[in-house]
Amino acid sequence: MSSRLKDVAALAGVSIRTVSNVVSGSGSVAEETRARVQAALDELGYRPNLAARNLRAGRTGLIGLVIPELHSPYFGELAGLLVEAAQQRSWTVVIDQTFGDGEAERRLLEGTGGRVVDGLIISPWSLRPDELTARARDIPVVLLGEQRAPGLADRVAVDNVLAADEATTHLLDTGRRRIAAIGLQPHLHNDTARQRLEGYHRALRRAGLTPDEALQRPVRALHREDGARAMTELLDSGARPDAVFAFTDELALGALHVAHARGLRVPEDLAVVGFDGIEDGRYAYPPLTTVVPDKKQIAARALQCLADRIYSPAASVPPSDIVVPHRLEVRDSSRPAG
Amino acid sequence: MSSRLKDVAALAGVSIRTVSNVVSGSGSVAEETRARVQAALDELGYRPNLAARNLRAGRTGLIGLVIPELHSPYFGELAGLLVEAAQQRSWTVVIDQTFGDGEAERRLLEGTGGRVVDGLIISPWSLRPDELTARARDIPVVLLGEQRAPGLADRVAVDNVLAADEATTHLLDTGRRRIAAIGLQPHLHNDTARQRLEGYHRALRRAGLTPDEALQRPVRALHREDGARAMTELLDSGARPDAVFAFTDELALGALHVAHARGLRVPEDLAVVGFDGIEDGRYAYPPLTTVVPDKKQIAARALQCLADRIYSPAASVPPSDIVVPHRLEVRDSSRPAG
DNA sequence: CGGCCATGTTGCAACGTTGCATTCAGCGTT
DNA sequence: AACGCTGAATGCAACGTTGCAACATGGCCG
Repeated sequence: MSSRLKDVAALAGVSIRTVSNVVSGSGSVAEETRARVQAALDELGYRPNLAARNLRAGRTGLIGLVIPELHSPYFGELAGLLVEAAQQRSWTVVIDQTFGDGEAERRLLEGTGGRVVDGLIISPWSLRPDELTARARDIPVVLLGEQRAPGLADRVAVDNVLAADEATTHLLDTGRRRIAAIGLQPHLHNDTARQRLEGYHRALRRAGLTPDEALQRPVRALHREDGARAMTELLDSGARPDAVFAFTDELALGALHVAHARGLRVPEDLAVVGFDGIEDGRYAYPPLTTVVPDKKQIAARALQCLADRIYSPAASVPPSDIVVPHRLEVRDSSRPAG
Repeated sequence: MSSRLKDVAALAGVSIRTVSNVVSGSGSVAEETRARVQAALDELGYRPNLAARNLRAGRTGLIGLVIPELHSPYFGELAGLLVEAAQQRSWTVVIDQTFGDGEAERRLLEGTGGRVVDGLIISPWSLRPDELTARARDIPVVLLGEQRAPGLADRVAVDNVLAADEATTHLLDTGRRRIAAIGLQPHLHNDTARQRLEGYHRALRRAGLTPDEALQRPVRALHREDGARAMTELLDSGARPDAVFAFTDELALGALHVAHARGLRVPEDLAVVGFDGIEDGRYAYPPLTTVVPDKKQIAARALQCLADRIYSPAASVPPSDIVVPHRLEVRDSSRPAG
């Protein structure tokens, strides 16, 4: 139930220290003693008290994951992979949600409840780089996404400009010319949308087209409803798009929803491309073309960064800037018109 | 950075104990002293060391959430709500995934890394009641879903039989007669599917119909692909359903996908109803009729149960069996045919 | 035969916090 | 004047673990 080293030691007839040695495998213990202690351990079902171990070691075995929200598919999938990967390193993940609130991000970064976690993986939504500095000096921090904290934290992300360029180019290749962009977030200190917009512009210009302001719609958040609202505005504005590049799959699904409601055929009247590679898209009607970041690799690399810094804090390796691969998965929502 | 009570005490010129009193608000401290200590606290940016506090208090402030998988929308949404509700109680949630693996559930229930959490919320997928007993005697456990551990753990769930009955009755009311059921899991020790099947049978019988074995399809897991597979088999079998009641929304979305691929019109040729009320369903094409459990209330009640047991372990109140409300949200996927 | 080393085992101390009991001064009551 | 009482501040001990150094024991070498 709540056996301590002390209890095991008493049962095995040895000192506390020897039991500790058996448990941790350190020091040298005679084979016979080890067997006796092990028997006692098993009999009492000993489990180490983490609080005590952590107090001693100065580590908690916990890593924090700070994301906008768990219920959005992209972050749900990513969190699942991170938890899974962390288990393999016998770390436990504690999750906090910011709901895109900069204030919450700041609070969590500074550490709400005290020095709890050994490291932090944060996907900042509206936090400026300089605001990240304070905590990054304290414990290892890995940033997911576009924000950089030069010289202070590792960062893992896809090449958004390139990916957006590819997505837009794909639409151009299928003969579309009036390609809308949904997902600008001019009110946030967040480079993600800006970079995807840049890739979109780059592709258009390379094709000899001039980006049309009327085809670029901002959104407040990145949920399906925001995509639906943007799509509605877009259609009502008379901008007459023949394709939509949404900066996230959720936005794309919202747009798809409105397209159906308005009687537009997809992809014949309107092609749609999203970004994130969430599972929903595969089963949408029609299945959604999307840019798929290698989420498994994002999780793995982020944890690798943390491990490197946590286990060798002395070595001040300069923060790495890791670009993980992505691929454009073409599905029915953007097949060539006709 | 890493200031301790000791450091604050030195700066304020008082004893460690007094600083502790100021921090915790216990004991009596002169106003002047309190102000001086507070100033020192602020100046050093003191944060309590949780490991030490927990070691002393015998509590960790952590609660465990054990679910099949985070990336499925239902559990993602539920986990999000639980994390949010836990924050309000200044608890931190650690999440473990079992991937529906009974072995993993068992391991996590017994506590992999030791006595880490103060309480456990577990959504067992293939664990028998008697296997739940061991840990439930040790720390408070709340079960989500159909498994019961009579006399050992609180339980929070919707009335699955009633809900399934309502969903099926709704399909009957719209004139369907050959209503398929997708989602049986005969290989698992899990009552959820069984109860939903029971409600489905009950509704059919009340309408004077005899359940047709050929219309009931088992699935291996509860993902979209399993729903798609079941739907494919169903259509290939020549069973000719005019409606589908899927035991989860994901299954329903998979079925919807196949229906589209086969050129069936929904809801004209085939009505579809799901279960879980996930956000995807609202934006599916056509929007998915679904049974919506009050997830917010599930989260709130589960935490309330834990709080009651953690903070007054002496009072051995008999475990409660909480039924949270649900509602059938009718959308286009099951509007009356014609 | 004495000193040295390897092996096995042990005790002490410390990690930072809080419960309990103690101390001390000042004040009112008998 | 002696007493008890309250408010304020403190010291000691303990939570369970592990690093460090010390300690026995016995075998080996010089």
